[in-house]
Order: sequence, then structure tokens, then C-alpha cells
Amino acid sequence: MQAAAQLPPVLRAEFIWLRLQSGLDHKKQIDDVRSRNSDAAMIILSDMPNDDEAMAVFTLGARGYANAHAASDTLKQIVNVIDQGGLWIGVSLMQRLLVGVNQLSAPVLTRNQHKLTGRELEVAKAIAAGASNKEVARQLNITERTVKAHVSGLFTKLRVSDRLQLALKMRELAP
Amino acid sequence: MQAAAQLPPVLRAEFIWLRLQSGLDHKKQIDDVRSRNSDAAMIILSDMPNDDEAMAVFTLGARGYANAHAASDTLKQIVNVIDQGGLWIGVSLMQRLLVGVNQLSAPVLTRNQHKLTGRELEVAKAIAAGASNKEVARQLNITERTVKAHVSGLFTKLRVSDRLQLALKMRELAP
DNA sequence: TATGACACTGTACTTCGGTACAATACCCGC
DNA sequence: GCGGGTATTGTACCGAAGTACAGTGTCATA
Repeated sequence: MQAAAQLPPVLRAEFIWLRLQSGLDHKKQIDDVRSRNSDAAMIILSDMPNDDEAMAVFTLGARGYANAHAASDTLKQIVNVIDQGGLWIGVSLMQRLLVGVNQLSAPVLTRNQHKLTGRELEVAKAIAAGASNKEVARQLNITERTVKAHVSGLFTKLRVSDRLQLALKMRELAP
Repeated sequence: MQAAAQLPPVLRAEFIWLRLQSGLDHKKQIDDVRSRNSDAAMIILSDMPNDDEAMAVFTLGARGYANAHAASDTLKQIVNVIDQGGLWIGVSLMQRLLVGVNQLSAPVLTRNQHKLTGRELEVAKAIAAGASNKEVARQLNITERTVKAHVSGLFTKLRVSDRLQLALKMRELAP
């Protein structure tokens, strides 16, 4: 809670509970506390927790993020977990993180089951990154016509009909 | 541990500890156990934990993933956390997840800071799913011309130049 | 009442994407 | 040597995508 912010710096705290003041700049509140207790574990409590705020506080170095009205048992639990070197994260944010990483891993790029040729793979990666035919041509130092040839080949092999669906398929997000 | 896999289905378990057999198909091991105890919380133990394996087991519905040689105190901790609706994830994977999400730029769909209009959002979602202008028009029961109008508006607001980049941005995968 | 945001549509135009015919050249294994 | 896979490029064509001028109607709010 914000009382922690008024702790004199001479008192070394192991855990700091900071209840975010709505309406104020959260980053500033956290930075303030952090600056005086650089080695303490910060646990942020929010009256209205949400994933975005959670991401923000973890980015700022917090070790835990929870609802300010959580049960006391939960609060004890949090201390235990963090004491053992863990992080306390809401399930909702966790789900989101997992989804995010799944998207990043781009399984087609890694798991090469589609027997794409080396050149096709290069073209496919570029398109999955959002490149136009002209840009791909410049990147690979070939003509736009050749890019089109590879793209057509990719459409057939991956059974898609345009570059947008190709990009989604490369990232395994296709419908 | 694998003994859990031999539990007769009549015994309803709340927690299931599954120690992965190296050399065997992990997905199969997990699916086997899961099919007989659909509502139990699965905790996967691995002799050589790594982030990729962790991702895999969580994707398969596990609630926890830990080193098979973890201290008994840690194991108790895991039960507590999962009992309260949490997930038990290694710190290493956690770091990776956070980094991954931080790399994601412009979270349009979730964090709606781009003040897209309702109609624009509908169009954007359709395009992010791989739809053509004609298809979007049919879906929303408007003319292709109107779709183009919304698309142009989206390009301006989201600072992209074509529908592929729009789709990537909508999926938070833009460069 | 007027002004602005929003949704919708039209015509005309340019550019890009994609296909359909090609063809040439390299390399590898039978 | 010859066939097959790969990489490359050409010309021509068509349709989709995107832009540039428009304009109309509704609704909320100042």
C-alpha cells in the first residue's frame, strides 16, 4: 500500500506492497518506491486489475501483481511464491502470454514439414513479415517476376490463394 | 509420476503428478492421463526441464511444470498455487514469455487506444482473418466500395500501407 | 440549428498481385 | 547423357487492391 512509499530508506524491506492509486501515474508510483528499495521484492495491488496494467508493472520490475481485495490466504501465498524466486501473475495474463508466445514461434518456419525449397522458404518468411513482391525482390536480389514464381509455388504447396493467407499460414494462424 | 497413469478411472483425483518418460511421446503420455481424469489438475515433472517442453505441456492443458527433483517444499508450494487457480511456471519460461509479449507492438485488438470506430473494427477483424474486400462486403452486407473506405481509414489510423500489414498489426505481429 | 463524427456509396483511375503461356541454366543421381 | 528438381526471367493479361475526387443520410451535441 502507499504507506510503503513513506518508509524511511534506512529501513530495509524484503517485500513491498504497493497499492496503486487510481488517477495517478503508476509508473511514477512504482519508480518512487523502487528507487528507495532497490533490492526489495515489489508486489503491486490494484483495485481493478487488468492485463495491460499487469504487463506494465512487471516491466517496471514488480515481482507480483494481484487484486487489492484478495483474500489474506492468497497474500500469504504470494509471499511464499516470491520468496522462492517466483513471480505472481494472474491467470488471465498468463493465458495471454502463452498465446502470444505461441504466435511468435511460427511453427511452419521451424517445423519444416512442407518440403518448401530453400528459396521458397526465404520468400515465405519475407511475406510473412509483410513484404511486397517488390520488397522481396530487392531483399533477395532477384526480379519481381521470380518472386511471383516462388509465391505461386507457395500458394500451391500450402494450399492458400493469396499472400495474406500465406502469411497467416506461415504463422499458423490460418483459419 | 507415471504411476498416476495406471490409476483406475473410478478414483477421482484432484491433482495428478506426471513424470515424463524421456524417449516416449510426451503428448501421448499427457493425453492418456488427461482422458481419464479430465477435471484433475495436471502437474508435469521433467528430469530435464526446458522452456520448449514447458510450452508444450501448458498447451496440452497442464497446470504446472517443474523439475522432477524439486524440493518437497516446492512441491507443496505448487499444490497451493494451483489449488488457488494459479499456474506453476518456471522462472526461465516466465522471462521468455514477458520478453515475447514486450516485443509485440501495437496491441490493437486488446488495448484499444487507436480509437477505431465500431465498423472499422469489424472490417479490421475480418481482414485479420484473411478476408478479401468482396468477402468483407458480403459478411457485413455493405458494398465493396464501403469496405474500401473503411480499409483506407484503417491504413491511416494504424499507419500501415496494405492489408497484409494491417492483418499483422491487428494480430500484434507487425514488425 | 448547425456542426462534426460516422456509415455508406458512386465513378474513375493507378498500382499491385497473381496466372498463363512460356524459356534458359545449373546441379545431381541413375 | 539424360531426366528431374531447383532457380531464374520474360511478356501478356486480368482482377483485386487501393486512391482520389466526389456525394448523401443519420445522429448526437453544442
